[in-house]
Amino acid sequence: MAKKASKSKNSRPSSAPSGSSKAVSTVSDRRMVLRIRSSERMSRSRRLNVVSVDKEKKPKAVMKRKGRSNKKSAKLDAKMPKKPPTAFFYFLEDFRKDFQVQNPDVKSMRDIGKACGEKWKTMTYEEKVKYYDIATEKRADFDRAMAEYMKRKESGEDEDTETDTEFDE
DNA sequence: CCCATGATTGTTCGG
DNA sequence: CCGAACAATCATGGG
Repeated sequence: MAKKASKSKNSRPSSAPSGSSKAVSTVSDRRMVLRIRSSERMSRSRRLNVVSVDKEKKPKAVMKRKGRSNKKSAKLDAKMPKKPPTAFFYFLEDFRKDFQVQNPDVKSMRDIGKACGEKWKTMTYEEKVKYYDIATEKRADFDRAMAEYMKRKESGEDEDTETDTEFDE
């Protein structure tokens, strides 16, 4: 007992590589704290659902995410790094394997997701931290990739000019 | 045959 | 501060 409470100090899987006392970025630092905090509130708010709209006004059944097949911007941002998976998704990867082994009858991910979510809640912070850490690193990489992408875009981005090269492949 | 949807939580940015 | 939206995955269904 009495372990998670004091763990607060440790709660920084995502940031602070250790050392580096220099101020990297005031903005980033601020976001970092907010980041973790927001997650807590998020879970609460999401579950509570909005107070308004008691009637059936569910914004579902309408092209929810458009990212997948929306080529409109997809092509232009084809190289644009997408959002890196969250810690939960990484956990899913591991969990999926185990889940499929134990439940080979399961077919869809929907079932896994539910099982995963349930287990995820039962997991302790320390265990989750491991995934948080991964996700965080990915985000760092994502951030870097994004910067590069921007640079590349500014640099060249002239694909339509050339044509014979990418023709046959 | 192909596209969209469904479910899970986390992260992220904008107003 | 709150909210809305998007991240992977894959089976299944609708047109």
